[in-house]
Amino acid sequence: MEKSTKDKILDVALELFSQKGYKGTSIRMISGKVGIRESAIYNHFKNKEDILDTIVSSLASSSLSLLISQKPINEFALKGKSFLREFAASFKLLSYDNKSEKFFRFMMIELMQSKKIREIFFNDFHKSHLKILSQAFFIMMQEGMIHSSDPMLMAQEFLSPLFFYRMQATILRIDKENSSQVATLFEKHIDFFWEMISTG
Amino acid sequence: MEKSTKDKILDVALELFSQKGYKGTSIRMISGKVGIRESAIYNHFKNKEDILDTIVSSLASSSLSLLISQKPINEFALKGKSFLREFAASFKLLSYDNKSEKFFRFMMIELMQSKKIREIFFNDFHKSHLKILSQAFFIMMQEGMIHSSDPMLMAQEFLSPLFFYRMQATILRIDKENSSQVATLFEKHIDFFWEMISTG
DNA sequence: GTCTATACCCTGATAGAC
DNA sequence: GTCTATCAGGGTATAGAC
Repeated sequence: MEKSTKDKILDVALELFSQKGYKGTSIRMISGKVGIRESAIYNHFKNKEDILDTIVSSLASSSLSLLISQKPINEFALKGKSFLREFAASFKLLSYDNKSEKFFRFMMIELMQSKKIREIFFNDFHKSHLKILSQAFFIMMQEGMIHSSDPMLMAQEFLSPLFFYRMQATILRIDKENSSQVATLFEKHIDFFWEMISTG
Repeated sequence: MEKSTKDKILDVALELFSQKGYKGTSIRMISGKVGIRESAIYNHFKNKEDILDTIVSSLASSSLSLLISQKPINEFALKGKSFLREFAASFKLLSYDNKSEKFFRFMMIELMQSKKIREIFFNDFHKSHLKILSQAFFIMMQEGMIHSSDPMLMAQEFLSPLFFYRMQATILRIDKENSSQVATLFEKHIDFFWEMISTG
C-alpha cells in the first residue's frame, strides 16, 4: 500500500510545522520534501491554511482522554495509585508517539500566537484531563483513600509536573540530548505525590 | 528624558517578537511602529539578528534568581514556608512585569525552534531556580522542618506547577480573559505543598 | 495529477543624497 | 541619523499545457 500524495503532504507538513511553526514553513519546502512542485499542492488542498486545518482536526482531541473516558471513572479511581500510574504512563507514552510528539511541539510554538491553538490547548487538552483527574480524586477522597482537599486543586497540582516533564523531555530530544533523567521523573512524580496524599 | 531611537527600536521589537516570534516580525513592522524607515534601523543595529541578541542578552538572566542569590541560601531556607511563599510571589510577580512577561512569551514561541533559546531556558532560567530550591529543601530537611526526600525531586515538583500556572496566566491574558482564578493557584500551591512536606 | 510559466507581494539589506 | 531608491530572494497562489 503506497501512501497517497495527500497523506505524504500531511506527514511532511506536520514534520515541518513542528520544527519551524506555521509561518516558518513554506509551501515550497513542503512540496520539495514530498517531491512535487508547489502548484501540485493546490490539487489536494485549497491553500496553506487548509493543510493546517486538516492536521489540527485529525490530531486535536487528545488520545489520552479518549483512552480513559471509555469506561465510567469509578472503576479507574478505585485503583488509587495504580490509576495515577496508568494516567502518567499514558501521558509519558504520548511524548514517544511520533505524531503526538510533533503535534505537541507545534502546539507549543503556536500557543502564544494563535487563538485557535490556545482554545484547543485549554478545551481538548487541559480541561479534559483536569476533569478526569478531579473526578478521580473526589472519589478517592470519598473512599478515604487520600486526604481531603480541593479535588480540582489536587488535579492541577498532579497534572502540572506531568506537563512540565513532558515539555522538558521534548526539548531535550530536539537537540538529541539524553532525556532519560527526565523520563524517570514521571514515575518519581507518582511515588512522591501518592506518598503525600494517601492516608495509608 | 526622551527615549533614544535605539531604545524605541528595542521596545517595539520585544513587543512584536513576543506576539509573532522572530521570523514573524519584519524590519518593516518594527520601523513602522517606531516611526522611521526600514533603512534607518541599520544605523542602530547591524541586522535583524543584532536586535534580537541585544534584547536577549539584556533580559536572559532571570531577575528572580538574582534577587534571591544575593544572600547565603541558609537565611532564606530557615524561614520554611515563608521562603516558599516569597519564591512563588517573585515568580508570580514576574508574570506581571511588562518586559519579563514579553520575554517569557517570546521564549515560549522560540523554545522549540531555537537552540540558543533552549540553552537560555535550561541554564539561566530552569537550572538556577532548581539549584536554589534544592539547596533550600536540603537545609529544611536537615533542620527537620520537612520530611526527608530527594531535594532535587522536591525542587522539580515544587517548581513545575509554578511554571505551568505562569504559562496559563500568560495565555489567558493574551486573549484578555480572566486570569484571576489561575492567579490564586500560586498561593494555593504553597499551602498545598507545604501541608504535604512539613513535619509540623 | 503534475508540470511550466507567471503574477504579485513581502522580506532583509545596501547605496547614496541630504 | 534619516531619507529615497533599489535590489535579489523567497513567499502564496493561479492559468493553462500535457
